[in-house]
Amino acid sequence: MTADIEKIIAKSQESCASTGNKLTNKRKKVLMVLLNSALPLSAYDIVDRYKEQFQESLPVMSVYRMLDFLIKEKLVHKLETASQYISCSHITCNHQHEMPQFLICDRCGGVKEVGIKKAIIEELEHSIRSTGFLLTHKQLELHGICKQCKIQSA
Amino acid sequence: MTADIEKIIAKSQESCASTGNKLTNKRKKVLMVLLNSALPLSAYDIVDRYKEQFQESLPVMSVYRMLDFLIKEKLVHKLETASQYISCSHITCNHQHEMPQFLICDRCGGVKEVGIKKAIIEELEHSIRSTGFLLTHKQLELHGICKQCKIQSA
DNA sequence: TCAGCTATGATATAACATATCATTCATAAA
DNA sequence: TTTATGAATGATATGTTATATCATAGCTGA
Ligand SMILES: [Zn+2]
Ligand SMILES: [Zn+2]
Ligand SMILES: [Zn+2]
Ligand SMILES: [Zn+2]
Repeated sequence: MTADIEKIIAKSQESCASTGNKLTNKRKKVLMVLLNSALPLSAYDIVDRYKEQFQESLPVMSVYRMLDFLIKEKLVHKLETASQYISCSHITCNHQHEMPQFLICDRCGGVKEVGIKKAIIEELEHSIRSTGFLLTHKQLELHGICKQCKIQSA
Repeated sequence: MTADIEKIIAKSQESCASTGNKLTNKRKKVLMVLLNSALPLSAYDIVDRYKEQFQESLPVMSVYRMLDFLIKEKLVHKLETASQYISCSHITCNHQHEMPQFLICDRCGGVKEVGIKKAIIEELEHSIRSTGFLLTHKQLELHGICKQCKIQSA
């Protein structure tokens, strides 16, 4: 495993410990499968890659449970509009995780976790709250065509 | 059917005609099922309600096709984060449909199609475009607790 | 050691969605 | 009117995503 991934895993261990939870070996390996993937994966994709990467099979039921755990620990995000999972881009950052924002390319399937200007997001949140609605699952998923795909098709 | 729904259906007929398409009887009845529902429905929910309301069964395959049609005609929206469908709140409006925005209550399942201040949305769109990403499927889905549910639980 | 809890496995099934080929139906040309 | 054509719908099968439930393994502390 690359130095980068090692570092992310180490940080994840710490982060779990700090919440009193355990990043077990299998949970760690599920996270590694996601870290090794350039694209988001479905739970069933993870089952397949886990088998390839670790020569060990894992029931899909367990994958869903481990994903739930990793999501609670904010190490993984679920892309609700794609039914796919992706590791958080900010595990090694120390700043607080605000509203995650994903740009999902419908051509190549790539996803970028971006940081839209905080002011805009705050305006948006404020505007919604002013209608009496309480935002809880703060996450934006926006679909389109990424820069690279746009260039290729031009 | 209520006067309101009659009016919406009439407008939908016109709107389809204007794009050279046909709002067939069955498509119309699927739209009516959605118009009659306070909550968004899954395709399978629609199958059930269609049977109840029209004493006539409709294969789920057909429902999906009719939903595709109604979505293309902008008479129905798909809530990607909920795998549910809802009739557009603006069928009888004449203004152009901008980026639809949905506030989805995770307590009662209710959905409100809102209009966030245009300036905010434009800032958001601009900010995304400036990263080189081309927005296509413009739609926001935000989850939380609606005003009523908030009051009830207080 | 043993009790109790957490994590994981095994199995079944539910819920959502699409692929494909057949049939029906509206429309308009002959 | 008949018939050809394409659009809409039906029928069937299957793929994909997710959850429910009960069983087992494994850790941890009395
Ligand atoms: Zn993140
Ligand atoms: Zn792309
Ligand atoms: Zn709408
Ligand atoms: Zn509510």
